This record gives sequence, C-alpha cells and structure tokens, in this order.
Amino acid sequence: MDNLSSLLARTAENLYIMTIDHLDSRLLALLTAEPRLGVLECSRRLGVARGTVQARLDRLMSRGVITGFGPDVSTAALGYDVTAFVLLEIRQVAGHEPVAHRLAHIPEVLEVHTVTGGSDLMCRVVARTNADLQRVIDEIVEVRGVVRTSSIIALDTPVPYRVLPLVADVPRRAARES
Amino acid sequence: MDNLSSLLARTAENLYIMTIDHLDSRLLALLTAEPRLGVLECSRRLGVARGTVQARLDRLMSRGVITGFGPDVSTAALGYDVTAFVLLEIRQVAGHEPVAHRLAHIPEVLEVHTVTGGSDLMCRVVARTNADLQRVIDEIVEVRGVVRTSSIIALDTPVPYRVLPLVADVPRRAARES
DNA sequence: TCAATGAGTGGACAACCTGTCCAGTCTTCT
DNA sequence: AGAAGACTGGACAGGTTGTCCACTCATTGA
Repeated sequence: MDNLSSLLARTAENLYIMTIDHLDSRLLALLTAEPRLGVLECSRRLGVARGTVQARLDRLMSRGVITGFGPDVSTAALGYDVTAFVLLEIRQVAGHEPVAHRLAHIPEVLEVHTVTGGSDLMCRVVARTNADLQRVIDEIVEVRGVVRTSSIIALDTPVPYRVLPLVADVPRRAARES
Repeated sequence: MDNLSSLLARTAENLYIMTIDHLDSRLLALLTAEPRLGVLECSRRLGVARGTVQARLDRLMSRGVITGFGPDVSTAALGYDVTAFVLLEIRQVAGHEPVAHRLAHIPEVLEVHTVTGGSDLMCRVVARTNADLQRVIDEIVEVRGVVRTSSIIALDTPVPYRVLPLVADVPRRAARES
C-alpha cells in the first residue's frame, strides 16, 4: 500500500496539492451516488475498516479536496428554468472587484469569473422566464462600471456539472506516471 | 402558518414548481453552512420540532428542490488550477447529442450546454496548467462533429457558485406577491 | 538487516441520533 | 361546525458516531 504522504506534491507555486488514490476515488464516487451514507455503511460497501474510511474522509476534508456536503439545490425546481451566461465589458479604471462585488448582490447571479478574451467578466445567471432574464440583465447593466453585456442562453444541458470522471481519472493518471 | 400545499404552483408547461417559505430557506442556509448537521441539531438551531424539520427536508427532497448532498470536490485541490469555458461550433447535420455524448467521455469536461449565439455548445473544462489546457482542447477538437472552438479562460472567480441568495429571495418575492 | 513509521484492522465503550410511532393543539378552508 | 394540514412534544428500539486500544503489515531509511 502506498504511503499516503507520498500523495502530496509540491507545485511550482509552492502550494501543496493532493493526489488521491483508488480508495479515495471509490469513496468519493460512493458518497456522490448516495450522499447520506454514514461512515460505517461506507466501510461496509468499500470492504475496509470503519477507521480507514474515517481517516480518509478526514484527510480529504482537511486537504480541501472535499469542501463540503452542501445540499444541492435545483434552481429549476424553484421555478428558475432559464440559465444564461452573461459576458460583461466593464470600465477598467477601477478594476474588476467593485463590479463583481455589486454583481454579487443580485441573487440571480450564481457565479462570476474574470475572464480572458473580448470580455472582462462572465457570470452565470438564472431567471424564471426569458422575460425575467431581461429583467436580470437590466439589473446587471445598471451596475456601476458595466459598459456592455452580451448573453448566451443555455438551451439544454446534456452534461450537467460533474466531477466524478475527473476524480476517477486522477488515480489512473498517477498510476501511469509512477 | 401557510398551508404548505399552497406553495405549489402550476407552470405554463404543466409542471409543478415549488415555492419555499422562510423556514425552508433558513433550513437550506443552515445546511449549506454546516452540512453535516443532523435533523435533531437543525431543529434545535431553527427553534422548531424535530418532526417539522424532518417533514420539510422530506418535502424539499421529494419535490426535487434538494437533489442531493453530494460531496463538493475542489478540482483546484486536486491540481486542476485552470478553468476555462470552451465554445464549440459543430457540424449540425447530426445534432448536438452525439457530440455532447463524446465530450462527456473527457474527464476534464465538467459541464456541457447547448447555447444560443454564434456557437452551438459551451463546455466548462479544467486543466492542470495552461499547457495542459491545450491538451484538453486538442482532445475536444478531435471529437467528431466539432468544427471550431474558442476558449475563454477564467482567471479568477470573485463569486464562486452559490445559490443561497436566490434561496433567500424566493420567500421574500412570494411574500411581496401575496 | 533492523528499527521506525505510517496505514490499516478489529474490537470495545458510552453517548447520541434516526426512523417511526402517537395524541393533542392550532389555524385555515369549505 | 367540521375537516384537513401543519406543528408540537414525547416515546421507543436500533443503529451510528466519536474515540479509544492493541495488533499486523509493508515501506523507508540508517
């Protein structure tokens, strides 16, 4: 069995990152599939001792790989059926932060990134209807510092957000490299 | 106290959506802040009976508002520090689905949407470095049906994905409208 | 080669929480 | 007024958690 400490690597930025092994990966997959599982049940399913699962979980959390077990809320179930990505051009004199900060006050804005390319910021927004989306975009345009917006509406989401394939790939890649 | 059934509304599409009240909202906020809290502890914090919390949670889950309690995995902690959005133009003769399906086989592709505008698909991808991003984009370009890509790199994320402000807003809006 | 180290095992304990009942109250709607 | 729905507070058995412990096993480095 690997010495787990060897799963830590120092990056160029002097930051520790963590490489997970196959057991970690299986544990994450299991918890993703059935998140309310307890430690004991996990240990039974994975065929290891309870203490092992407990130690692995502690490690994944303290290393920041698992950041939480937040309830996943479906905005669609709340009536927000429209998702869009809004690209923003801003007056750059004051920087991105104040604009992002003001955008954060709009509840329909779920996520804000600063980006490369023709735009400065990109945010993910939801709305109840297309007409409601117009209202949200109007709110965004009214934010001080925003010069122009252009929107991309997500019509369908054939692949919803997921991390599992990546999680499964990390130990494979690590094995290949060793 | 509201009759909870009144929190259901029939949409134009004949789909039931759910409006949550202040207690639901507080419960979601509490679980987001401290996700491993049990039902009993929640009831203590919210000042209601355990059965009430249990009933609310059951309802939120069965109505699809809470879709799960998946472990939230930080891709950055796994060494995937680069996030990008890749816009794809595709040969449209065969439709989006086969392309999306093939994209789903790339672990670094975390999310795929079909979109309006100049592009057909947009996906969120992660990579270890910018050079690694090139590798991932190459894999995407090699997908059959993909004609052209253009990438937007997320340099920073001043507002990470969050739903809480929206969740808090729904009962407010409902109160305003009644 | 040997000792130290880290990871995993299997077992134990008390304290706690869960799922699931129930009867009773209160408010709203018909 | 009566019915229905939501909430309360209490009860129960059974399972789970956190936290010990001693023991084994493989890897590492002196």
